[in-house]
Amino acid sequence: MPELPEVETVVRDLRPLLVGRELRAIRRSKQALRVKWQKGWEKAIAGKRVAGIQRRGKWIRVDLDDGSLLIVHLGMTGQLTVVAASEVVPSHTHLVFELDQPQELRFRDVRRFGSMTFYPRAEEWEVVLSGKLGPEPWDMPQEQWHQALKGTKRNLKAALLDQRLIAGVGNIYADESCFVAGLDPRRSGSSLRPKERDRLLDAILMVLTRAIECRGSTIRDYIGGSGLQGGYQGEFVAYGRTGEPCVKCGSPIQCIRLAGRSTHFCARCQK
DNA sequence: AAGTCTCCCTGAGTGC
DNA sequence: TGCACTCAGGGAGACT
Repeated sequence: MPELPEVETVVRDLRPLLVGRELRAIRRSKQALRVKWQKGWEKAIAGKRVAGIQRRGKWIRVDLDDGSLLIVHLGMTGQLTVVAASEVVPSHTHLVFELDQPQELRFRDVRRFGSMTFYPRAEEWEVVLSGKLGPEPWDMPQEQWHQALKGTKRNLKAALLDQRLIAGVGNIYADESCFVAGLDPRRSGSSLRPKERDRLLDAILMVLTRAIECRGSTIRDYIGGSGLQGGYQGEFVAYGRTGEPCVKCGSPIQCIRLAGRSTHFCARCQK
């Protein structure tokens, strides 16, 4: 399940493989992704070179050399890779861009929660994005963070999953961050004291930084841009550890549902 | 208007 | 062995 660290890893992997390369013919599966592929996009993309690739939240932005954009979201099971054209095309591969060497940029997505969209002008995308994405965790102004939590009655889990509040945190890293901060994910945002709000942001930054160092977490389907798996799943202290002893106090990790998501925490350590 | 719920999708896992 | 069922979850949009 790609969240910020996984998407960052994909982008870092792809950058040396993709920047400067020409996108040639495009092949598509018949199955629709979450955003329908428009006729005309193929013609607009073919022959363009990749000028850059970057991550924003869980979104991947591929800049083409004429100022247009390819915007990718990996959803739950999306994989974006550059591989030799001779490699077997796995099932559920929905988009294939032939590159100017015998390689291909491939988008595979088993559950099809992901999307790939084309924007002729970058400004259009920036307008769309500005309405649904808060600051990157490392760029979060302290005052904005405090105000955002103070101003919501939602529980911490729901607040952390809200991309407008902070960009890039998903179910795994929300649980891990609450554990590291020692905060109960059921607490309402407005109930946090200033020091607790600071502790939570510190925990988020620490967890995400470490997860990126590990190339993200591979649960089932996630792979990086060059096909390698992540390693942070070996360092989970909360997520997926239902019934296992808390690494701090030994009492069993609980699993409840919050904000419609499975939520893992230690009822003794997280207050 | 903020907050909550439902839906989309497939494969793995479980129980009978 | 086979079938029915549940679960995983990001984001859009509907609903309260």
